[in-house]
Amino acid sequence: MLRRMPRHARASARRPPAGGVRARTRALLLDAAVRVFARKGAGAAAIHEIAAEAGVANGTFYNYFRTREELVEAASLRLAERFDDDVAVSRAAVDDPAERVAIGTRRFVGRAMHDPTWGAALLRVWASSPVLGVRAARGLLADLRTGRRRGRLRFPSETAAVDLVQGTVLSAMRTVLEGRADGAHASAVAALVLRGLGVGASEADEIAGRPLPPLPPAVPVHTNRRRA
Amino acid sequence: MLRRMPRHARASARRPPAGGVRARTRALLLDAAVRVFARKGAGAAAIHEIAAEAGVANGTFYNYFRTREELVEAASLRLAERFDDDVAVSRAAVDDPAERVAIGTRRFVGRAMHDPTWGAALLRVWASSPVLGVRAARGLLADLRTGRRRGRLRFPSETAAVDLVQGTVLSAMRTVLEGRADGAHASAVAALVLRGLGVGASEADEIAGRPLPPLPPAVPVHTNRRRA
Amino acid sequence: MLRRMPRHARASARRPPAGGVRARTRALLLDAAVRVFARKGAGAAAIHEIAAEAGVANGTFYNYFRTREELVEAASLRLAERFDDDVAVSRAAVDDPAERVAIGTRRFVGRAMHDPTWGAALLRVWASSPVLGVRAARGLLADLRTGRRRGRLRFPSETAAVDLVQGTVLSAMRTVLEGRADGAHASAVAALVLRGLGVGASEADEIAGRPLPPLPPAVPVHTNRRRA
Amino acid sequence: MLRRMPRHARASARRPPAGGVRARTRALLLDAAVRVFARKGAGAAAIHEIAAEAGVANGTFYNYFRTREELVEAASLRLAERFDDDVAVSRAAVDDPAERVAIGTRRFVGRAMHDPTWGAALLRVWASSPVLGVRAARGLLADLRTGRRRGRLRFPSETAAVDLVQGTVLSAMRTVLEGRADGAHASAVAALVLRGLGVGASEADEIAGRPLPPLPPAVPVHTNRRRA
DNA sequence: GATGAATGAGGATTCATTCAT
DNA sequence: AATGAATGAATCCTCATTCAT
Repeated sequence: MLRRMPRHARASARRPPAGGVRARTRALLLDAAVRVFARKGAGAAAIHEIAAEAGVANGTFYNYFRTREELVEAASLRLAERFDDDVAVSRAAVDDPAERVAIGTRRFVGRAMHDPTWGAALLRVWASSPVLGVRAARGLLADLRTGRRRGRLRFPSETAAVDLVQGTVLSAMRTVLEGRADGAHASAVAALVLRGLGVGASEADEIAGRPLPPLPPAVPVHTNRRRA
Repeated sequence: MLRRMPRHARASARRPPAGGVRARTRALLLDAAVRVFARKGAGAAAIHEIAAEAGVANGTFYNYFRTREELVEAASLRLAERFDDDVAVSRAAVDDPAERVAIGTRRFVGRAMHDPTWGAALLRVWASSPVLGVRAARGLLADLRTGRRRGRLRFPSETAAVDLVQGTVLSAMRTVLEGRADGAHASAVAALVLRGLGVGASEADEIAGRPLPPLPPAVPVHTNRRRA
Repeated sequence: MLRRMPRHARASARRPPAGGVRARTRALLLDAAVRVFARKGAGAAAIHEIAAEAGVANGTFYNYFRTREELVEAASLRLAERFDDDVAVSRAAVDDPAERVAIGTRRFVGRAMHDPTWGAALLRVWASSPVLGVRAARGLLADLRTGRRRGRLRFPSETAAVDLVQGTVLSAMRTVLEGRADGAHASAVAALVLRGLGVGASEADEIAGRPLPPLPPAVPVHTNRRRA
Repeated sequence: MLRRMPRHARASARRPPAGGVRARTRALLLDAAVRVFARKGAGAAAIHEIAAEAGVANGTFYNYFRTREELVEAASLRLAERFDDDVAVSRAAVDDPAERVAIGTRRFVGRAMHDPTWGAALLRVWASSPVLGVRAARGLLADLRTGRRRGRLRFPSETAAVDLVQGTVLSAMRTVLEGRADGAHASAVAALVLRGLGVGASEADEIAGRPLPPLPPAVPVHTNRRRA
């Protein structure tokens, strides 16, 4: 543990990797920001609340970010990285574009189930930061194009297809976070999305029902609060 | 004329229908709120800005709403009413649930095109107020149930179907507002949505391409600013 | 008294001249600013201290000035107006440019003696705001030119002459405020200045010793503190 | 070379005179302070900015000065020393008190011309620190007394005479720094000052016009910024 | 000695809300 | 009803200072 500790505890603390202090505190702040965003949204999050959540003093925040925008930007990227890893790994072994889209869809919705903090933060940041949408669309767009070229997927315009997939995913995540979804929700929306993209109904159901490739060990947003 | 008038002119102004003044000022404030929400989001809108936008004094606001929450609530409803009217009228003459869903989808996206202020406000309020989603789902849900009962639509769960439709519509609206949509976008996403709901591909395209029933005379959110 | 008063006192307060509330509070703030500037200088004055000194709440300040600069600007003007009146009245009946310069010099230094708050504020604002110097030089410059044209005063350049007069006056004011001046200081420096401007030694002494024309009733910067 | 060097190069750098490192860094900080004061004034200068300007880390500052006041004090002295040297050397060979005063006057104003950073810093520190005035008056006072004793200068009070000289000099420096002075300004104000002190007009002009005794090699406040 | 991360008190600024007119 | 001045809590942000390395 690297942050300043109560005086009596300091002696026994492990020394931080020399240059790593800065990076560590930054990560601490970003994770805290994600958690606060999840609760209040990016716009309503008070800096002092984020600092408290990270367990650092108010002013420390400003050693790392100049403005709130800078933070939101960075937090967006962090959010994006988090799921990029997941989804990428999960999709890597699959070649069929349709299945890849289904996997991405299910991973998003599934992660919102297992890590609601991440899900809520994603939804709230999505609403305010355009960075995320663009970034997230990257992998999806590649799959859509491949699928269309191979005749596997059919849709009138890429933009419309992206709206279908992203919109449905986000909406499904919200449903999950509000507790209105059953365990099959991720697969259910994935099937609908596939059908929308031109996959036959029964095949869509089948693809959306396949077991998901395994994930790397989960790294949830962890808590570092001073006061639980 | 809704605009505030110079003091000396008021006395002689055609007296408004007795109780009407109140309703009028209230409407003025709500419309102003919608416009400000569109620009800044519900969370970042300052009361004094809304009052200024409505052309009334700061304190007047509190003759109509007790707190800021009360306003957001009321503005959400107003937003909902606005489109409800549109969509309801537009759908009234159509019986086929599939077509009704397509009409709703296209009306939403189309309205975002013609009235970006309304669109932006809707998106921003949607993100923060749960009222809107529920309210908006009402008509949709009815169509989905009817369609399923008649075998016209097929989907694994109502919740998933609502996510598909609402999510896609919202995402498409955003695409429109960001200027990334062409003129055919509304029809394009409507077709994808219909396919997702189990309508055959060619029929989906055909339905999504039909001419829309006419609208009642448009009532855009009008401007009442003191200084244009 | 117009500012908000303790509840029990309100009833008996005289009603403020309808439109005058704003102007009154503004004046209250400006006078308070002058007093605080006198104590700490314009740069070191905290807004909340000025507000407290004026007997209004912190936020009230911002109903009247947007930034600290705006305040300093306004306070400079107020300072300038205050002495302009004095000096102008005092000089009005005198025609001889040399005597007019002497009167101005003595009035400045004398006022610093009688109203140290004004003097300290002037010195501190002078250092930070260029507005004041220019404004104050106006009357002086006119006298210098007239004097030179008539052969009454002699100096190599107007700029140098202004430096001589203004510089000496300011320095003398500082001396006064630091308590290092005797009662004759104003006349003493006036005599030196006149000699510098080419007036013969004995005549300079005589002019600097003449009785000063009477002043309008003094209006010192008055105190409005809530808590003495 | 006073500039900080890359870490790997330090060890091999010609070892500075043992105790000299400390003095060197101190000087670095003081000069940096003077430069920053010149830009912002003593009150508005941030320690971290001074440290950056000096090319050292934030915390290093506190190895040399305990508080910010200590720094201002020290910087005032440094400013005083700087000109003391100049003026003293420059006056050393001259015996006539009138000419000595003229030389001092011209040196000050002239230096503000050649080294505006020094001039601006002097003016700003002068306004806030009383130390400087007293210190600077020392040499001047001696000349005034000698001059008066010898019948060379005439004035009603020493205090008034000091106000005349110092005030005019400061004002002239400001004029110079604001770009409103021509090349003859220093001599012009010196002549006015001499006349004010009782020197005859033509002689005053002559003395103020004499060539100045040569200066020791100039030591301007040098720049040590990391980034030019 | 030098470093720079952390601290937290203090000052600036905004804004929802109240209230006398 | 409308007005708009006043309020003060809440937030943002800066910066002098400390301290472990």
